[in-house]
Amino acid sequence: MVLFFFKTYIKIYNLSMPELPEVESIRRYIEKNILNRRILDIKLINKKSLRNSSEIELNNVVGQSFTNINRIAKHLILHTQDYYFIMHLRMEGKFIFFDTLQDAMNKTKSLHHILIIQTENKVLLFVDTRKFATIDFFKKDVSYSANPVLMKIGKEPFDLTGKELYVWLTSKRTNIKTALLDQSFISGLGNIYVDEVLFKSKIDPRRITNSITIEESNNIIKFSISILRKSIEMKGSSIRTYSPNDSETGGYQKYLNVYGRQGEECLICGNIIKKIKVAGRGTHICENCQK
DNA sequence: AGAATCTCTCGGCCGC
DNA sequence: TGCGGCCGAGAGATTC
Repeated sequence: MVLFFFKTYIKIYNLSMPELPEVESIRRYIEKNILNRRILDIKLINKKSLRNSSEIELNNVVGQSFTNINRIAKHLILHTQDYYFIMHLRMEGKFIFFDTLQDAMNKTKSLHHILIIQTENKVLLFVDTRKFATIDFFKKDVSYSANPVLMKIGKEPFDLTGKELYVWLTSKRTNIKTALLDQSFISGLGNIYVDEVLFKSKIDPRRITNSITIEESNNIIKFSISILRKSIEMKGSSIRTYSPNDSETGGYQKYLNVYGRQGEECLICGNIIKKIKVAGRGTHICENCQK
């Protein structure tokens, strides 16, 4: 019974790739648990995940407290008085909170630990089964605009106009799917939401960017915003913050039109949804609706 | 020079 | 049951 439950959980969990709505949900979850709490200890477990800093520098945050928890696109930013962490969950990174360190260690033996932060009320575990997650650590005298990680991130769909997108797209000759996954211009969309946005916009993901019209660019922005907003409201797709004490489940997967629905009927026209490859990425499409 | 494409990371999962 | 191939975000390397 326990094994069955575990296997079921893993299956759902693997669908989850934190994109903007999932990261926003996690941001709120972290805020709820550690905002204004003092850091008592910090321990880096996976040394390779730390970039732009040394392990020794990390210890400087001990005694400081979390003053702000921000999000930029898919990046989480944890501020203290004098430092900030930029964390990226990649595909399977997650945060789990426990009341005690002993409890945390006992209940997460099978997980790969990235970082452990003890605060005065909670123990924060940053874990990632695939060890892809990254941590960048900076002193506050490195501003956002000069930050080597953040300066590479483009605008979120909320801050872009269809015209701006159109100008960029017409200057390129790649396919629209690859373009929308390029975080350096439009950030926050990942594989799930790009497929959903292109379905709503009735655009074939294989289309070359300079064939996209201004009307289609407007639709891409419009639907990116509405889909991301709705997903944030539903706390993202599938499970993205697992905790034995406080598990939270996203509800947006109920609204997915094409992602993960290969072999099923299109909800608009009844055509069978296909899963194809576009630039090496699994891509879901209704070839009748998307031209 | 600038843009596009390839390669690599990792461990669970899937199909043979 | 064992094993090779696949998956995927994003950085860095390489090619065009």
